[in-house]
Amino acid sequence: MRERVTAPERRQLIIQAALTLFSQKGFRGTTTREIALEAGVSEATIFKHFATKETLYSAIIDAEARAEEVLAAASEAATARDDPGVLTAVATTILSRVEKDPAFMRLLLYSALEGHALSEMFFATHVKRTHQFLADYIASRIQEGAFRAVDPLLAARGFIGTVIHYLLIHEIFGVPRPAHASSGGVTALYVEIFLKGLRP
Amino acid sequence: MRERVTAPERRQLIIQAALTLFSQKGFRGTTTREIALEAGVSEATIFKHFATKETLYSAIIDAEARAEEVLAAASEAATARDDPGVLTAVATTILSRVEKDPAFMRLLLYSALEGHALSEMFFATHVKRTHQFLADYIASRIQEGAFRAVDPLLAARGFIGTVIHYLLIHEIFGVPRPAHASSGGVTALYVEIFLKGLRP
DNA sequence: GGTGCTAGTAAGTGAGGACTTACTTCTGAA
DNA sequence: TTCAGAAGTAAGTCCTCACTTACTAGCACC
Repeated sequence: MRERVTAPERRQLIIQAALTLFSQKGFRGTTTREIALEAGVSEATIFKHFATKETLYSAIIDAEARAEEVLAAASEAATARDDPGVLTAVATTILSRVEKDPAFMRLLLYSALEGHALSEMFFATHVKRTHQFLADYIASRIQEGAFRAVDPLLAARGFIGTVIHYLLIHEIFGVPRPAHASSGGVTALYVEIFLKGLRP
Repeated sequence: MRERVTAPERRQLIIQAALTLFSQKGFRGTTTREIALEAGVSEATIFKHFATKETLYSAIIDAEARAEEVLAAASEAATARDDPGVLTAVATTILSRVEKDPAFMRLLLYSALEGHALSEMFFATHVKRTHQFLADYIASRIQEGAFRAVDPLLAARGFIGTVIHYLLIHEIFGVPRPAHASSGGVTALYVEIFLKGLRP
């Protein structure tokens, strides 16, 4: 018999264990037995807390989606019309979120590939919001004559793409990061390219 | 009893069926029974041709990796010092390959997530080669004074990232493509941004 | 110190998975 | 024409998985 712990605490421990495993091996690739082992409980306990494996998965994505995205820095830079500031803030937000919790990106990709409805939800609430934020900013800067006329959403996704691709290569494909290139340096390069590339 | 077909032909039919299914549901998510059904043979036949499910998977990745990448157009543009031509050719190569066979990108991602050794092989032979090709070109253009001094590999990956991200959003996350934006237009925008962004 | 409830588990169960076995049918070369 | 071997399968085997059942132990309140 395990140490007795309150239900919400145990729930959290199970979620944490499942998050780790799902991100490493996907939903289908992870067994409830492994989750139990990782969480330090019996399999039956998992099913005491979550009706099905699916429910557990939903709880995880739900928790991740609930985490408020901090676009505050970017918004601030946006009102100040600080172009490098906006791009840098967007890039840094994405980079730091994934680097702080690398499991997260894997989970999102897995869930998209496995066709989980909840990944769509996450995509809609977080990813699209970020794209739209940046696209709106670019659109207004075009109107103000600061940027040349391009498709704002396409441009926004292009910029974000440079950052995502960087993460994809290193977090998913496991290419070692070059010693000299810090995250900050990477951001700076892409920000510069896009700012010059968008000048009228 | 099925129609009798030569072994290599049957092998090919099984590989094709498996490719489709693995790309949709991943390696672990696909059952040999489903593959048999899709290929129109019995399960036992699959195991006549491939010792294990794993072997079948390897055969697929091997076949994909063996497909020669056509960087010819890009090479030609490179010798002519045609900067837009090089970037456009690289982007078009990637775009058309994935659009011709969307299963392929899914398979590659799945295999990276599931940690298959063979995806690393594919990455090394194809992805890295493309990155290196573009990085080398950028490096020589920097030396010639046509581009400003940036990290060539990082810049190359940034450009490729815009294209990959575009594909990721539409092929994996299933965002519908906007009616007005053709692949050609997308390429043109990113090529322009990067060329302006890399000018000294 | 009993009582009711919650946290927890050991030991299943039935379904479905990869892979086998023991067989049948076809085909091409001698 | 025969027959060795290749192509193919129906019907398993055994294992693992998600999920259950029937139970025990701890805690709070009286």
